[in-house]
Amino acid sequence: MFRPKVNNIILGDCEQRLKSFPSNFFDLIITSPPYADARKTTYGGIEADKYNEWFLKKSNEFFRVLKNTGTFILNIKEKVVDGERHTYVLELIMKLREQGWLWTEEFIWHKTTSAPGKWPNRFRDAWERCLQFNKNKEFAMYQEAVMVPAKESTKKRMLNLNENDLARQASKTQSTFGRKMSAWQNRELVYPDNVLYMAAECKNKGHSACFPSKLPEFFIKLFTQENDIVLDPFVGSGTTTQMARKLNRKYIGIELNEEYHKLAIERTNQD
Amino acid sequence: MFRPKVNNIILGDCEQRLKSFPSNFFDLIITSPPYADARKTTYGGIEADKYNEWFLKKSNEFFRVLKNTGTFILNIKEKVVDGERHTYVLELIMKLREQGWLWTEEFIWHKTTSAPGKWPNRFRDAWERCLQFNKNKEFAMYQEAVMVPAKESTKKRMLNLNENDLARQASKTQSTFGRKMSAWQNRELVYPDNVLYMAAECKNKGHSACFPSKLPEFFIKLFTQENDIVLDPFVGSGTTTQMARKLNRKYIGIELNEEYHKLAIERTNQD
DNA sequence: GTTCCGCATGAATCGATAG
DNA sequence: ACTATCGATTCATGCGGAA
Repeated sequence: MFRPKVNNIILGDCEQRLKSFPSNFFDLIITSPPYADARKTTYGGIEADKYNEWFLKKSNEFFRVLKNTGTFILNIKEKVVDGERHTYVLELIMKLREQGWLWTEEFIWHKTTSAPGKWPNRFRDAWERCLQFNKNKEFAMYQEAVMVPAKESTKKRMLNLNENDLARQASKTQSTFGRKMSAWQNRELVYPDNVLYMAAECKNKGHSACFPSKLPEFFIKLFTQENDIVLDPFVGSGTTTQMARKLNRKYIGIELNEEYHKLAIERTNQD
Repeated sequence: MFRPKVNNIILGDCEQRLKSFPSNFFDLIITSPPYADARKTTYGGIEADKYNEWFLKKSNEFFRVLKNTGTFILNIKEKVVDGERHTYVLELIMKLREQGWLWTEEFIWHKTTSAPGKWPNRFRDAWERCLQFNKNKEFAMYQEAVMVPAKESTKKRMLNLNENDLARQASKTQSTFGRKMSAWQNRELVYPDNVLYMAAECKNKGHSACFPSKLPEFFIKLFTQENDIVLDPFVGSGTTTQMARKLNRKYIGIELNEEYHKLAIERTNQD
């Protein structure tokens, strides 16, 4: 059978590019697609009312190329239109079910760094949906890979480790942080719950969307093993593929925009 | 005009009992209705597929008795049916909009101490929806009443405004400048966001639903003033009415079950 | 090497103003 | 009346430079 090249960032529209991939190929599809009406200059700005029509053609291909035991994670949040939360995401969930997807779970990503603002009739929006879809009730899940320390306060800290912390950890030596790390590791580990608490680090200046690396890291660990194949069909600046490579997974990223495509290749292959 | 007695816990079905109330009467309706299929012995167990039909008849009365500037808070979470999250809550949101409600916002209640458990293919469910509906785009909201302490890092910065802050302030008109600056420097309190993080205390043994008093407290403070009238049409063990009384709001609670009704009266009137 | 401090800015939203 | 653009508001955090 023809096997496409993996560990590759492809330029183009995911719906078209995926046609050259065999069915039942990927173990995990994880993506944060352009939100409705959000990125006018970069994606042509899909209107909220036309969003589902646009998205369902893509997701139909996702369904085909995902393994039967695979998982599809969709990070999305509806915006406020005319004072109300728009319902297109709710409708999309139901349309995806009609397309054959099982809506297994909805994780909440609690963004600690949400956009500022003060309005007379609403507070700051601090969360996004991470919708989990599957093709079958039986799917691969490796819960042990994402266990966290038992204490709530510590759990937050672990989920929220920034690269600065990681760098210091890597430098080892007798830094305070290193000592703390070993202390945490001695504590009892428990399974997390379906609320993910992490900062929206936005270092990637080239890309307007905040997609913290902790998010793909969590789901890649949870739903794949080493050498499994991960797809991000809207790979943007390459956060998903970068984490996949770091975690020794195979990856395919697809990106329509030439500049992001270039950036994604750079970021994925650095160190 | 006939004015029904307030500060009262009524025995009966809310749809029927509300008929004796005038239109545009309540400032806030907040409730945690029996979830689909969850409380078979106490409510006859509304099936997930028939839930909306059942609920929409009630919410139609809610719409009538709520003031035009009032708010309806619905605490609800869909259950897992056959391995999938059921979509009846999503459908309910859209049906409520057809009924005339505006879906203003969705708050997330992050339950810190939800029941432990281990399943092969999902984690602990640690959140519920608190859906905000309104009759008009203009509604009463008292944001200052629910402000929370600022993070330490932010407090420090406020004590020591830097040039960047000054520059951003300088772009404003003169009149705003002075006023706002002093407000900032004295600020230890900031506005919360739309993720509520509170423990699910379940002291009320008599009632099966966990509805921590912090939840009605937050929304009562946010959407009403003293002497405003609060309704909980599924008052259960009386958490909402207890908090309403404590906060010097008027209240009506309605409960179908005789034992809960008795319990709600007791708990509401205890100091 | 560590701690502290200053700085920039973000998947936002609203209301006013302009065309 | 309806749409497009613009200014104002506001908090958390990572980063870099200094002590």
